[in-house]
Amino acid sequence: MLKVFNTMTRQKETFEPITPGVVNMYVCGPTVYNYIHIGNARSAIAFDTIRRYFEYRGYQVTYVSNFTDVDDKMINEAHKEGITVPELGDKFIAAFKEDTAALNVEPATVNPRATDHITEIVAFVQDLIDKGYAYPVDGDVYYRAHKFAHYGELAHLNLDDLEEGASQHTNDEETARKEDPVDFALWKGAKPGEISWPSPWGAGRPGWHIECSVMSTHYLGDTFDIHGGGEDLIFPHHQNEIAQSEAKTGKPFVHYWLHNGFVTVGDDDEKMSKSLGNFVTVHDILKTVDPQTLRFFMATTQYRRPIQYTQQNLDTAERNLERLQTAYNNMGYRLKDAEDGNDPKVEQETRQIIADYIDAMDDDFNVQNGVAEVFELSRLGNVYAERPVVFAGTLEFMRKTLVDLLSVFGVKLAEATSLGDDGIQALIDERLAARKARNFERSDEIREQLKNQGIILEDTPQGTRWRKEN
RNA sequence: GGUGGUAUAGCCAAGUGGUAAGGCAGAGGUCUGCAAAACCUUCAUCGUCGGUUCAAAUCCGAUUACCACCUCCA
Repeated sequence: MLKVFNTMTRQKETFEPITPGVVNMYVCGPTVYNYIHIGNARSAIAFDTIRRYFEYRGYQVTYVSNFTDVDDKMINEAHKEGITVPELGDKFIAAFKEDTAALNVEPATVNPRATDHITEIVAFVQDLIDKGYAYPVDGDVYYRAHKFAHYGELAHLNLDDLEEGASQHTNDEETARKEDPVDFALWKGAKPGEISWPSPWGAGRPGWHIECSVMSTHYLGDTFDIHGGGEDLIFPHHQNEIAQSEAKTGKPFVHYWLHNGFVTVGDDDEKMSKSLGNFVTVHDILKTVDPQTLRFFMATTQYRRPIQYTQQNLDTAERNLERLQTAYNNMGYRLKDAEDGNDPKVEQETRQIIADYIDAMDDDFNVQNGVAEVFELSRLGNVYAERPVVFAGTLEFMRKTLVDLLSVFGVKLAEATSLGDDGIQALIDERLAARKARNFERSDEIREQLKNQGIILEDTPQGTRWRKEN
């Protein structure tokens, strides 16, 4: 029984999809005015891992994740770079796809762009005006937060406190136009020179929250299973999405709200974000860090926990991954001399590991416990691979299990390079002859020579094998 | 100020009433001509104080520290 932690109720709840066997999820994507930072990557990886687990469990997943490609930051950055807002969007959407592909994030079923849905957004806003939830003022349109009965519920904030907070931010002329400080913009009138689209309220552009209400319901229906995003989006973004969507449809918007924790950088564990200026882009990191290591590191931290992005943690992840890759290789080496058949006892132990893995992951994607089972499998596999007699069926079963369990984390194991390379094999043979003649000086010389080429030799009861140094 | 969250070994991190999973690092050992890889053994009483209980990391109260949200932000 799969349980997820629902931000709305602050509890783990049994996951019951609206349509059996199907999961419809929407995850808030980045504003595409820069390369994504590791915080964006964390979110993408966290929800990709969740998606992959649903798929592993046999669900058919529709995964929608948007690009916010018009807002103040987009306009400012485009101006700075001397290009248009759509050009800026194109540039960083392409970069997003490149970076997330490197991190083995499955492409979303749909990646809608806000600017491709202006017609629907205008209609949505008009509907809210017609229903009395919104009002136009001087080219802007605002949402009446007080009109929505449960405003603040998602973040457990009450309107009075919000009122107090909002009233401290009354410095701009926008606030002066609102009926109430907590009201928020659905549509913003364009200033001269800004990108804009025609609307019943004049030329302008959508507010930030409306695009997600429009696009999520457009692609997934009025009510869908899961809505995700970073925990900083709980308020106001997701709260406002609820207010907009439920006011329009009169139906529950989302069944389960999932939010990922932050990435912190440096010794003070400070949140990393674009606005704080302490961000590290994936684009830069991948110049020095193996994408698979970064992926494994992030995917094996439970999505709600904070991640401390430090070199030491990255190094540990790299070692962990090597350990799993080695176990896979160790089993693979034995396929050559394995006998046909199976070892029922070992396979039963493997099935038990799978069952324990599922138990762990079913508990709100407890990847820490899940990966512990993967380590258990690698230990079992290493032990088995050292037996004098092994069965091919069992080796294959354990190897496939290892691949399957790790693929949920978005990790791909590599096949060990075959033993065939001519030059290397000749040297291995020469070394074998030297060892037989107890000429260890020569044999060590050969090993040293190969080591300088990045080749590690390993002597085993089944013969000498080699691998590339990591 | 309001609302959440977190505090477990050198590091990362499971564990929500019965005497602390897993990984990294460290120590010892097996295997090896030496290695490598692997395997085995070993390494904590759970921020602080108090309470409940036969029994608490796990429940209750207090307290301290850190983080986040309340304003654009994954």
